[in-house]
Amino acid sequence: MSKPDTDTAVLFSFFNEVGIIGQLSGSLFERRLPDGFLVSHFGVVNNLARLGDGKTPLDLARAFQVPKTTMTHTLAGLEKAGFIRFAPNPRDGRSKCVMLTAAGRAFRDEAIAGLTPDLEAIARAIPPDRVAAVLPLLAEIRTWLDRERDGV
Amino acid sequence: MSKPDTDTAVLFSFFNEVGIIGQLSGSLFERRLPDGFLVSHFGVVNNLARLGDGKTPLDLARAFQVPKTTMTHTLAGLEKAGFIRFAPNPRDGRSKCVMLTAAGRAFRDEAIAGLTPDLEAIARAIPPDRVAAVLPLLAEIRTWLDRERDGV
DNA sequence: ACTATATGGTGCGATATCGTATCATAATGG
DNA sequence: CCATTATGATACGATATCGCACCATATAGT
Repeated sequence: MSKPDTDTAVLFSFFNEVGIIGQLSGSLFERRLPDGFLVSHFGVVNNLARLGDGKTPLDLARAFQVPKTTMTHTLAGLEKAGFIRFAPNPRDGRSKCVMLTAAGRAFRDEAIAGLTPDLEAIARAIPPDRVAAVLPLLAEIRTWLDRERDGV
Repeated sequence: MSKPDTDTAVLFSFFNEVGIIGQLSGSLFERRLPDGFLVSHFGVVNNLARLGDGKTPLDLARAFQVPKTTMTHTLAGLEKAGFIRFAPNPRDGRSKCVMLTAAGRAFRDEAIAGLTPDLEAIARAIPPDRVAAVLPLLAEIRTWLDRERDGV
């Protein structure tokens, strides 16, 4: 089927909306974080907490699709704050393993807790059922982008 | 109703997905733009093209939820590239009106054209009908965030 | 009108992000 | 083994973004 024009217009609108929502929610979230910390910091800590630590800086750079120099910088800030520490990588002498500390977990938990009132306010305005219904599609699109990011 | 915990978890996942998709699609899009231009540049030109020019820098800063100094900087780049020009604001001597030039429209059109192959590839992988179905919800959430951004 | 306050825009310094070049260690090929 | 190439991480310089201070003009209060 298919009206290619309509299809691309739909997708363009979709990424437009997603970009705006990401921007607005990100700046809102950032205001809730302790002074001096950014979404990039939280993102890394959150990733390590959800999916397990021990990853290398390059793993993380790939996961967030940022240059490795950016990840080096972000990790330096997290280490200085005591939220992560570096362990030698037994598999590769050039590399490191990024380990989450107890302070790092606390940082994540508090950040999420600080966000809860906002999320509850949204939950009152937008039926969470409807939001839950779109999660599979979002995950599908994220996975597709994630897989294609190198090839494209 | 309502399990508040589940609701906030759903919303947290939602913003997580949106943030990742925004990041991945943004960096993909940026690779398609002419050298030296960023999504922030395209965003402004796109806004002026879609919704009409003549807005003030502060209008745009509010629309994108960025500090006004950032918008000053972005607009300076667009002016140097010849994509916009400034006109005096007849309503307010302190202010300016941002006008889109023909080169600016061409920049937007080419940027969108350059993105089309990627969008078509996505359209083949993800049924656009399903994407279209979530646009109203996304617009609703964007509108909510947009309205609450000052108050919260 | 005149003062006081509010608002639009910019200059400046600080930090974040990014691209390139470089260094150290691995992997590969003779 | 040694040489070559590939890869993980960082140093460095450039630009983007941001917060704060400042100036010019507008608005409000008297």
